[in-house]
Amino acid sequence: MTTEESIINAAKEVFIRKGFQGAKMQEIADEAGINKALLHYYFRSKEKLFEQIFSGAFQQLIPALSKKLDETTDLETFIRFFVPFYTNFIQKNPHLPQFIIHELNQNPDRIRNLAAAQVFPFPKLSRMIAQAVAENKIRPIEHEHLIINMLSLIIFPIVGKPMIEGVIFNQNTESYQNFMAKRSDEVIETILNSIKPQKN
Amino acid sequence: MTTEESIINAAKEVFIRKGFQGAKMQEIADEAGINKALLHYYFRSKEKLFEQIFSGAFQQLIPALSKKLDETTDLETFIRFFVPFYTNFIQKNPHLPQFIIHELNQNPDRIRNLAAAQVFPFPKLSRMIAQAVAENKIRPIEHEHLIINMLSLIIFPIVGKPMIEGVIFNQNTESYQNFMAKRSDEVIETILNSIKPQKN
DNA sequence: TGTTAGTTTAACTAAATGGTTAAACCGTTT
DNA sequence: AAACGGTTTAACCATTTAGTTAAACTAACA
Repeated sequence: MTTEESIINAAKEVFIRKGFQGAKMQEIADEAGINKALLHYYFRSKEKLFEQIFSGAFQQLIPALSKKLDETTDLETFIRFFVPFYTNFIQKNPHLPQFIIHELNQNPDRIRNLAAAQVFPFPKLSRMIAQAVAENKIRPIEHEHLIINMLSLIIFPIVGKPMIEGVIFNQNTESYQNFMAKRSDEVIETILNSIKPQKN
Repeated sequence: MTTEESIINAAKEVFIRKGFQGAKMQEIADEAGINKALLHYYFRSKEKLFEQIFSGAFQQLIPALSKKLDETTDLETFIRFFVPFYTNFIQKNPHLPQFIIHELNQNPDRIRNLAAAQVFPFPKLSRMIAQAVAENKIRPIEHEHLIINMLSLIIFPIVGKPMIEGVIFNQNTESYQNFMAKRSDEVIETILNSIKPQKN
């Protein structure tokens, strides 16, 4: 592993765990097993190093689902694929969403440097939802609400883990894990039920 | 307004906007219009001042709904009350949940000093949900999932505002506001539909 | 083998930051 | 008006932290 790679890995680790303000260049250097001056040799400043980590993390969080969407024309099929896929991804990278959300709240302008250069999978999904509504396959719902409902139900339980563990599960970590194990199935059922077409 | 009050107000403002690490004692002093040494005169340290602000904010976020729950026996009635109430509260204090979530993620032990000393409204709600399931008024669902579904749908769109504005609404603030205006009604419909009892 | 370009390090600098101190201020009591 | 307790301030201190510098090291190459 090159020096640059170990810096990137260490910086990822520290920035995502502690945020921009909380992360210290010395800690990143220690984590990478190198001298602090080397950080500045490879990446001029803390800001520059962070920018690299942040955009990488952002690109991970908003994954390229376009491809899978191309192959999928049925909304229910998509939901049954997307929910466990994204739940699984977030559970493997539990600090990622909180990191992005926090830094974006600290400095909302950051996203302007990223969003423009990126293609998001949502336009296709939006059309798919609108079509399902038009064909009366699901109840009338604006696609933004349905998309954000899915993201909310998946991401919030991870981002709010310490709060949920404390407030709902009385600090019982095992209960929380047990809860999360069933989460994906529960979200699928919740979402699918929530959009069933009305009878009358 | 006493000096202590203006310090509390300033500290609330700065801590909630910037977090513990991001907040600087000098900035709090400036915001309060006083000398930095006065902060240490009234609250010995940054840590002590923060603790006060944090537990106050936490107590706000987990509001005492017990009372309202006592008067309400019907789950649907409760949901129709709770969702707009909480949505409204969060929209008036949009930085509060992200502040709590971030600090709790940075230092999960903090909650141990708070959760124990507090009575939460959830046990009653839990029984209400279990009863509704038993009476076949709603589909089988664990009360933890339903509670967290509600919280997720309400809190995430606020906490993730910059991300949603950027990714879903292409930086169009007006679209986001328009979306949020309908959010409460949409959440009610989503939740109520998601728990309707199954036919077969 | 000596030169060179790129890499790594120890030591340093300047600014920021949390916290302290001693003196000044101010209203109340005697 | 002198003394007193609580309040406020300016100046200061120690530590942390991002960033710099000059020298040492290393591998490739002339």
